[in-house]
Amino acid sequence: MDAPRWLDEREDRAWRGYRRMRRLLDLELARQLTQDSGLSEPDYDVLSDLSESPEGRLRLRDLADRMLWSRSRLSHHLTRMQQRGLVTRQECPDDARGSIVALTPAGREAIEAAAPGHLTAVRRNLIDLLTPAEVEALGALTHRVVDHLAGQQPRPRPRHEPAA
Amino acid sequence: MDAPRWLDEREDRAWRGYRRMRRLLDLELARQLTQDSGLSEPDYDVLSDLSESPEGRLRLRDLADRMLWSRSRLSHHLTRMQQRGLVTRQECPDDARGSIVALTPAGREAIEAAAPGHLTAVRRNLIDLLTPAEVEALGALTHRVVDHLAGQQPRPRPRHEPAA
DNA sequence: GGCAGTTCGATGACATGTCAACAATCTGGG
DNA sequence: CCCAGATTGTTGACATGTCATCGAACTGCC
Repeated sequence: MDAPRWLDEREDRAWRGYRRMRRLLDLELARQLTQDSGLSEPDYDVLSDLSESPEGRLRLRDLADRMLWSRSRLSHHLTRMQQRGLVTRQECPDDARGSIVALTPAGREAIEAAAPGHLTAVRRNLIDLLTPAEVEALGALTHRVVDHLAGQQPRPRPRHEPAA
Repeated sequence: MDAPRWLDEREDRAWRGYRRMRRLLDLELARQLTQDSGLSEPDYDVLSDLSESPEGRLRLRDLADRMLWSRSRLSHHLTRMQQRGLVTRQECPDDARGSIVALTPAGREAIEAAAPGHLTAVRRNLIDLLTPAEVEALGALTHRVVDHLAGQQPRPRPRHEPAA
């Protein structure tokens, strides 16, 4: 760890560009989303995943896993969305501990109203700025990194921390 | 806005991959960073930008602009970092309103201790997983998007909102 | 059946980020 | 000079995310 290989000029350019794009794209997409639909990005993601599920329903655990959110975070966020009438919680038939999250009609309306504008913003600010080859490369590269990261430790599960 | 062009299969793959990579990479880098050095990612970014500046000093305004943070956020964060002894605030000679943020010796030690491990993690989980062509493509594409986003409205400065 | 160990989701305390408002200061036109 | 308007950084209120913990329920082994 004492003499790491520093990033060369190209690598540094890619890494800095990635971080900067990330930040600016976030700001722009969040701005567009709240302005046009009153939803935050997390709101949108929750509604989006729900709307892609059969009957707009998902078990909290499964939704959390799919979104890569902690159950705690999702539970807090759902409480807020529930108060706004976007989702409801239902009992889980096969597991009394469980909780089923379901889109309300208002929630479905909200995501359907927000999606076209959001999609357009994604196109305008990212996808349409890329060549087909770049889209292809971005897909390939991100999926490779995702596989790498997902593979190494799906859930850090330290059992009996061996003595230091 | 009623009939947007939906993302085709390749575009969707790129967009989903990007978001998933983003999340997983964040989690992993943050995990590595706090575990090995006790710094958060925001801490690291602040210290990193400061350490790249002459004498490890920057005006708060300039640091905020460089990081794409709001002044409020930076001010809050600096207060916390100051309490941990990583940075100090100094008066600004040429502008009495201004505030100069400076690395403390402890801050410089912290970033120098954290950098090699962080850099290694960036390599292991991203850069070294990419072909040279992909690194090149990522650099090109991200910078294009950044230029696009930075160009359209450097600072949203709505003055007299013209009637809708 | 019963118990140990695990999973599930909720919760409270706390860390962090956003937003609006503010005082102090700077700036330029008159 | 003077003052209206802009900029700077801080602050408090609040929204959001994290972490540790909890009670309830499930699971498999005896």
